[in-house]
Amino acid sequence: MSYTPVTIHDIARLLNISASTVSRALNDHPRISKKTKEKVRQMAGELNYQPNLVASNLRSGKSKIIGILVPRINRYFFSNVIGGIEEVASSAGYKIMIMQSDESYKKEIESIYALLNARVDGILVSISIETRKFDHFDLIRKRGLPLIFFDRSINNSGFSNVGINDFSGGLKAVQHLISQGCRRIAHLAGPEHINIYYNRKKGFEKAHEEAGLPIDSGLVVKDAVTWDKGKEACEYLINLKNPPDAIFAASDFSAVGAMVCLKENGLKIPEDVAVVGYANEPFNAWLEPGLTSVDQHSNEIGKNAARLFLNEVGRLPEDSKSTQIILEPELIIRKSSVKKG
Amino acid sequence: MSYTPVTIHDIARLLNISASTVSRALNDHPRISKKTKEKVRQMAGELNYQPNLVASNLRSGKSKIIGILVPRINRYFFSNVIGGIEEVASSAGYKIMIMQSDESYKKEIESIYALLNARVDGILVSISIETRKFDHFDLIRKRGLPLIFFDRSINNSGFSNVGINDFSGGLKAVQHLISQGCRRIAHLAGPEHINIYYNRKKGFEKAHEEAGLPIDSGLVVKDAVTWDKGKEACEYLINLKNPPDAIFAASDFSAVGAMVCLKENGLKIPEDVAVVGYANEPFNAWLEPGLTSVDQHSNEIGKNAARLFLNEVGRLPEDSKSTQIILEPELIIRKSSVKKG
DNA sequence: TAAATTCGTACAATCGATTGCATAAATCTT
DNA sequence: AAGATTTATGCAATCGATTGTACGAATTTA
Repeated sequence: MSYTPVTIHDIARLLNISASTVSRALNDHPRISKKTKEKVRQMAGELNYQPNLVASNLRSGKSKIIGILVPRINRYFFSNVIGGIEEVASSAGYKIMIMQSDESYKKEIESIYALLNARVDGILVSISIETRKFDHFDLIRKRGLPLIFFDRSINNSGFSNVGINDFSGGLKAVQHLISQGCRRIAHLAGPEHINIYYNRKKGFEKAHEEAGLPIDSGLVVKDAVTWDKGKEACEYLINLKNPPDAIFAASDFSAVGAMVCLKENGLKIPEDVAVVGYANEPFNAWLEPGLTSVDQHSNEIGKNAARLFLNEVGRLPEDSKSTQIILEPELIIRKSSVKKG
Repeated sequence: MSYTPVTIHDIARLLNISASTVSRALNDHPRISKKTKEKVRQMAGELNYQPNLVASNLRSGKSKIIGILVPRINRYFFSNVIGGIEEVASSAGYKIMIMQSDESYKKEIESIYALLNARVDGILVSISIETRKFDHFDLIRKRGLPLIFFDRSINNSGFSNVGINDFSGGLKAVQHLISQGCRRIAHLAGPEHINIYYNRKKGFEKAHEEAGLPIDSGLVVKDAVTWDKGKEACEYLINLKNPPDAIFAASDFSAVGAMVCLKENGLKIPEDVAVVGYANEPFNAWLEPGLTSVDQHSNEIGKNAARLFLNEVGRLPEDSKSTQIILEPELIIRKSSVKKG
């Protein structure tokens, strides 16, 4: 006794009208009389009719599903972006389908195909670390679907994207440290070929320039974005002849590593060495002292990306110019960087 | 010049065979000759044929999509569960569609309908805090679809579910504290009406019973699962005439709040007061000292839920008995609870 | 009042793949 | 060699909703 869902044909039969009239009535087509619409709606309600979106999608070519591809869903940043996307999408009647690339170029391509085959109405993506070729994205545009990048994106690709101003993030962080009286500021940098780290460092440099402070290149440690590397880098820094009075880390993880190292060596935060991190991970607030950090408004990134999609969807490919949205990051100041008096 | 995807009819026309043969060839139907299969595959490859899953779904009734509903996607626990689901699902050729209930009963119902209308092949869900009625889940079974609960579930519902043994988690945590020589162990408990907190407390009690230790009910603080509440509770505890020598918190957040309070009051962790938390949030490892905590194997929960789905999918509703999987949590021991010597 | 227009509904094709049934060709039986 | 069986393929219906076109009825216009 298997259960069969109610279809428009069932409604049509019961009301002695045609299925097409039912379909139009439910879609509020102007050519259908109010009386009929009322009858149809009533009956649909009684039978608890649920439209088969698959059939609708097949005929109309619209799935009302947005595809999302991220390196990994269980990262704080990405899951928040997704939360933001979902919020905006669902209020516009869209559902989301999520895939992860696991930072693998191969899996990224497979996922794009999977989303395309599921006939999503558009794709929002943050590329994997490995990705250097972009043919798989052209395919999306060929299909006439909106393609929006967020966070990590392709330079000069002609695609829309939503990012964060990392230069500004670095600038604000270091301006703040300078305003606290710090003069020898170290930087735990990320790999330079990734543009977000490159830009954070540029902001670090700009702040020095503005303040007329020299940069001691010996205080810049490359490729230190993990806890271990942060701790290691800090050990090196505090043993310099002329150690730093502040550390600006391009990642909260390396910042925490550095903080542990400072404490172990009896140095006070922020009195001896002030610390600022990047990304504003939730645990920053639980640390002792609280870690000052640059918040990336991950939720807002998601919302903006979804809005961009909503703007582009349905337009002819020729009409939709690509839009770049660069959000301003926000410095969240906690005790780790505030020198009293 | 809009782009039209390749269909089986295109392949059929080019090879001068029928579309049904193409379909069967691609699905490796035994009645199709090897030669024909070879030709079809070759041509499909040349044309970069991508099956229209929507059409396939409409006809076959199978979407190869698993619906997931969680309270909020950006919680560490849930995003990890989802990661686990995705891993198992994608290796079995399934995609996932994710919805969030935002802890709202109303949104939960809407999401269930949305997933059903998208014709997912089954639904994995962790219910919202608000949910007290369950009619919306019956609908899923009526459709003959697998329904698997994880983490939060309905008691005696007859549905399959994957959970964690919270009793055992509490037990292990407190056994460990006792083995470290603690004798007056406080408990920062959660709201009792939520079964996970209830069970953690039961484990706490059992450990005392086993060790022949009395429980001082004055050391049990109710409803303390946030940072603020944890700190507050700790302040109360250390000012008791007979303060505790250990704290077992039902949440890492309250544990951290307590740790901050202890430090502010000059008490040493773990020498004066040992601390154990619950959930093993990633930041636990970055704290100083590292916070001992109960890991819930969130990824494993997801994998198991997905495997349960794969087991149940395709079976007749009568055949599929409900299965309960209760995973064992693991105590991750860090410095916050280890008394030397 | 006849012609023109508007309104409301039905018919039938369609989206692309799947699948039960029919059938022709090839192979096997005896 | 005739009949039985197996193999390989095609035909046409189907999944459920959408949509272009047709058409009768109602209304308006001249």
